[in-house]
Amino acid sequence: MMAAVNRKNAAPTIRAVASEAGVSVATVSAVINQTRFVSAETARRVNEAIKRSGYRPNRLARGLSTRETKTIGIVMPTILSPIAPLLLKSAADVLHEHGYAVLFSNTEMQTTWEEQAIELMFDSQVDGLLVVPASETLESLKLFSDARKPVVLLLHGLEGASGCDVIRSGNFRGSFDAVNHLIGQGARRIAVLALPLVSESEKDRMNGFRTGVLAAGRTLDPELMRVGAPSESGASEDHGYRETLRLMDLDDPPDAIFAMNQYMAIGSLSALKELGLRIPTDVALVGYDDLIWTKNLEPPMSVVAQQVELIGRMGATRLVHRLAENNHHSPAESVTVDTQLIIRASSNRDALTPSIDMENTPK
Amino acid sequence: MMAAVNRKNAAPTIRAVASEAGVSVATVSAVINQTRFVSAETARRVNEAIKRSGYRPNRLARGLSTRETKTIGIVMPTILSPIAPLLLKSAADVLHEHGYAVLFSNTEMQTTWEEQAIELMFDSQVDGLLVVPASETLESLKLFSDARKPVVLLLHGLEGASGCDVIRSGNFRGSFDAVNHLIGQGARRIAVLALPLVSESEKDRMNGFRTGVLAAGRTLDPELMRVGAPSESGASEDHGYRETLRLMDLDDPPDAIFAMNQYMAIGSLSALKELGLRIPTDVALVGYDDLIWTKNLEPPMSVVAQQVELIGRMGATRLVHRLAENNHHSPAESVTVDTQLIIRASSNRDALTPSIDMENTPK
DNA sequence: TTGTACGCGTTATCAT
DNA sequence: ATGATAACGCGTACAA
Repeated sequence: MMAAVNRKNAAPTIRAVASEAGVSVATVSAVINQTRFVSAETARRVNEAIKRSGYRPNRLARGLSTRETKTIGIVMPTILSPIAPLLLKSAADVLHEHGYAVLFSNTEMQTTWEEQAIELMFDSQVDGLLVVPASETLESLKLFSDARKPVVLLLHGLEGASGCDVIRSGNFRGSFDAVNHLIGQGARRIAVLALPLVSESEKDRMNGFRTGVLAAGRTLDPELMRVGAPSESGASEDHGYRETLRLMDLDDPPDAIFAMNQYMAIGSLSALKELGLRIPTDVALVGYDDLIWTKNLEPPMSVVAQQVELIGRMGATRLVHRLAENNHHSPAESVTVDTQLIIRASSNRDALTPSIDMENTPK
Repeated sequence: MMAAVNRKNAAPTIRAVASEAGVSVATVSAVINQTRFVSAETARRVNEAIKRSGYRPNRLARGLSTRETKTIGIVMPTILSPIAPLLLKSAADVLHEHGYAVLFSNTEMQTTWEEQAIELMFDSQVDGLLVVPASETLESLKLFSDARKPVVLLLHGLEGASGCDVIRSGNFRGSFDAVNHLIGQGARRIAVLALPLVSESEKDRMNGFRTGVLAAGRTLDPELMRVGAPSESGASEDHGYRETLRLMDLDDPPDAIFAMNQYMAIGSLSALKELGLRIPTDVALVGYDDLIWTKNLEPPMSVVAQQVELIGRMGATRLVHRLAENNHHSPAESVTVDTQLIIRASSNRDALTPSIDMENTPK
C-alpha cells in the first residue's frame, strides 16, 4: 500500500513537496515565505520540487494559520452609479498592488443585503473593509470593530461609525459652490432636483444648497425644492424630465436648476429643450458628476465634479497602511476630498458672446 | 487556571459554543448545517449558545474542510468599459442570490496581471471562474481544468480554452447588420473605426464588417479601415475624432462611418459636426453599445447594442448549475447572445422628413 | 541549519 | 441521538 500522499487528482500539498525534496515541511515553508535561513543547496532542491509538482500554496490554509487572509472586502450600494466603477477600480488597483485579493459585493441599495454582505465578508475573514454606505446605520460593522479590523468609509460617513476612517467627498461645499455660481450668473430663483435624503451625501448636498441660497440673502421656496428621485438611471432621468416640466409650469418658474445627479440633469435638459427654452439664457443648469459624455451634450453641461479616483485611492491606501503598521489603534481619521465646479455653457451666461467653446473640442 | 477557550478578544469558535451548550462540536455542526437529526431540546440549547456567544462560522475553515468555498472569481480586463459594470452587476447578483461570495479582479488590460489574477483566485480556492478574456490565450486557466473546476468565458471565446463554457456576444452579426443597414440607407463608401484586433470580439466585429461590405458587392478600401484605437475612454474619443478628420480629408471621403466602440463614435461625431457636415445626410454614423446617454446626443446615435445584462446572468447561472449538479463533466456549452441594431437619427436617412423623434422624448 | 509536532476552525467518519 | 477524533493545508514554537 502507498502512503496517503497521492490521492488521485488532488493538488500537491506542502507535505508532498517536502517529501519530494527530502526535507521537512518547515523548511519548505521557510523557503516559500523567506521566514528563516535555508542553505542554498536545500533551497534549490525545494524550489525544484515546487516547480516539478506545480505546487501552489493554499491561501485558505495559510489564512487559517496566520489569521491574515490578505483579502479585503469592498461593498457598494450599486456598481451602476456613474462614479462607482472608477471608485472600485482605483481602490482595487491599489489593493492588488499590495498583494490583496478583493472580495466584492454589490448590495443594490437593499438595506438588509448590505448588512448581510458585510457579515459575509467578515465570515470570510477579510483583513479589512472598504464601504460606501447606503443605509443610515450599519449594525454589522460592529463585527469589525469588535475584531479590531479596520474599516474605511468612502464618499460619506455613517451614524454610529465613529471608529472608522472616512474619506468624504465635499458634498456640502460642492452644492454651495454651484448655488453661488448660479447666483453670480444672475439667477434669481434657483430650483433643486434632489436625491432622497438618506445618506450623509445627499443631506450634505441639500444643506449646501440651502446654505448657499440663504447666505445670498434669498429665501428658500419649498415649491422649488423637489426631493426624492429614483436611483435607477432611466427612472431618474424620467424624474428629472417630469419635475422640470412641473417647475416651468409654476406661476413664477425658476431661472436656474441644480440637479443633484447627472441622470436627473439630463432629463431636465430634455425637458427644457422640449419647452423651447434657451439654456442658459432662460434657465441655467448645473448637474453633478463629470461623466465622459457630459461635455458632449448640447449645450455642454456644467457640473459639480467629485474626485472619485482620488477618493478610491486614498481609501485603499489608508486601509493598507493600517494593516501594515498594525496601526489599528490610532484614532480614526476623517478627510474630505474637495469637489470641483466645472463651468460649461449650460450655466455660463457671461460667455454668451459668440466664442469657441474649448471644452467641446478634443485636443 | 482556565481552559484555553477564552483567549482575550478572539472570536468564539465552534468548540466554545459546544462547551457552552454542553454538547460536542459534532452536534453544533449538525444543527448549523442541518446535516443530521438533532433533538429539539438539544438544538434549542445549541442555538441559544450560538446567539449568546455571537458565534459565526469561519468560512476559511469550512472551505478547508469541505473543499468548497462558496466563492467564485470574476476577472475582467477593465471595469471602466461602458458595459463592464452591468456585466459585473448582473453576474454578481445571480451569484449572491445563490450564496456565493465574489472575488473580483480588474486586470486593467495587463496580460501578465490577468494570468496572475487567475492564479490568485485559484490559490484562493474559488469554486469556479467567470472571465472576460483580454489576452489571446490564458495559460493559467489550465489550473482550473486540471482541478476540474468550471470556468465560463464571457463576451467571447479564447484560443485553447475548449473546455470552458462560453457566453458570446453576437459581434459578427452585429457589425454585419450595421453595414447592411448603412448600405440600405444608400451609403456607398463605409469607413470603419476598429479596435485593435486582439480578442475574438474585435476580430469578429471586423469580420462582420468585411463580410457585410463584400456581400453587398462592394470592395474593401484599406484607406477606409482604421484599425487600432486606444482603450482608455478619453484617448479613444480623441482617436475617433482625429481619424474622422483624416477620413473626411481623403480625395474620396466616406459617406458613412461605423465606430466599433462608443467613445470613438463620440469623437467621430464631434469631428463631423466641427466640419459642418450634416448627419446623416452627408455622413451616416453608427456606434457600438447603447449607453444611457447615446440617445441624448445630437443627433441621437444609432448603435449595435449588446445584451450585456443577459450575458452576465447567463454566465453566472451556467456556473451555478455546473457547481450544483456536479455537472463538471458534461461537454462545454457555447451560446451566442444576439446583438440588437438600434436605429436612430444619426443613420436614418429615411426619416429625414421632419417628424418627432420618439427616442429622444422621455415617456 | 533543519525537523517535530501542535494549532488554526471546520466537517465528516467512525463509534456508541 | 450524540460524541471522539481524524483530516483539511499551512505556519511556527520548540527541539535538536
